[in-house]
Amino acid sequence: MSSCQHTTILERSGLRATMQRRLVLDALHQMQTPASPYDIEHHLTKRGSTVHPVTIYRITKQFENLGILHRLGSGRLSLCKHPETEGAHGYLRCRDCGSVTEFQNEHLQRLATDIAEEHRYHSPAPLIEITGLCPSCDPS
Amino acid sequence: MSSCQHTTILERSGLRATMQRRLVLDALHQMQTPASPYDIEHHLTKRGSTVHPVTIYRITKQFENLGILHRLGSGRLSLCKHPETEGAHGYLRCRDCGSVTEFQNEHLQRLATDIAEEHRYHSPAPLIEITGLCPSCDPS
DNA sequence: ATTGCAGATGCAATACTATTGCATGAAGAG
DNA sequence: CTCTTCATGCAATAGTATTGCATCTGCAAT
Repeated sequence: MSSCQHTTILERSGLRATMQRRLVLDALHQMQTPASPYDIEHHLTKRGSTVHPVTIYRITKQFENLGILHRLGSGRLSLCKHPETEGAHGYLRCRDCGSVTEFQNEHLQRLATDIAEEHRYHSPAPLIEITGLCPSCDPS
Repeated sequence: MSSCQHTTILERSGLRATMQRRLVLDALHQMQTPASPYDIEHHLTKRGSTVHPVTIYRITKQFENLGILHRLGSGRLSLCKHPETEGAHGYLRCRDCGSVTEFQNEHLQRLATDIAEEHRYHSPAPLIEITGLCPSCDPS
């Protein structure tokens, strides 16, 4: 995904296409995996860019509200690959090590969306998170 | 649920049935709704008991690992009503105000459990959390 | 009932995570 | 190019969680 596509995302969201916002989108896209605000800062620092942590907090909160990314229970952030599709997104998260696996299951996502609607819940990107222990963290 | 039942839960978990652990279980049971560690402390203080916040953190972390309670993405804690049943538990959570509604949906819980197993995930009590905006927080 | 000890608690200190107010700076419309 | 509005950086602050250590307690063995 090019930085110009990121600019498009920002324009559609009514946000100014600032360098910092593009860098945060770049970082999340490059890391591929859900990352904490400080992970993002670290990633950018390694690449020679600097964005103030407070700014990352502010930007990611805005993105979350706009459905551009998800905030998982661990606080890590994951880009919504297709924010234009109204469907729900599924994550499997280990509550010990925090590792995250995305999954795609039409049926479960449909059910989750129905349940959300039943309770008059709404969100630009409903989030489904299943939490347990991953194989590495399972004590048994 | 009587305090003696709480003692049973503790015995089965291999934990000493201390006053503090029983008080935390009592509090969560009485509050009925997911609560933060400090909510628990406040509830107990009002009833004339005191448990040190650090102790509540430690106790709730143990309970989480044993599948006695769930830690939601907001950090709030919810008693697993039936820790003996291996089934998953469902929560609908507002990412704005943090309010939580429990739901029961056999089908979705079955699917979620299957997905967890597919990925070799295990947990005494798999947690399903759907996050969105509740009616009160929905800006539209 | 008494004792011994592993495990639990309380406290203080510390670390980590997140938010806010304000002055400065940049984006983008005209 | 200029102006207005929104965004950023910084410092300060607030909220959340963890750790080391001394003391205490549940509970099992006697």
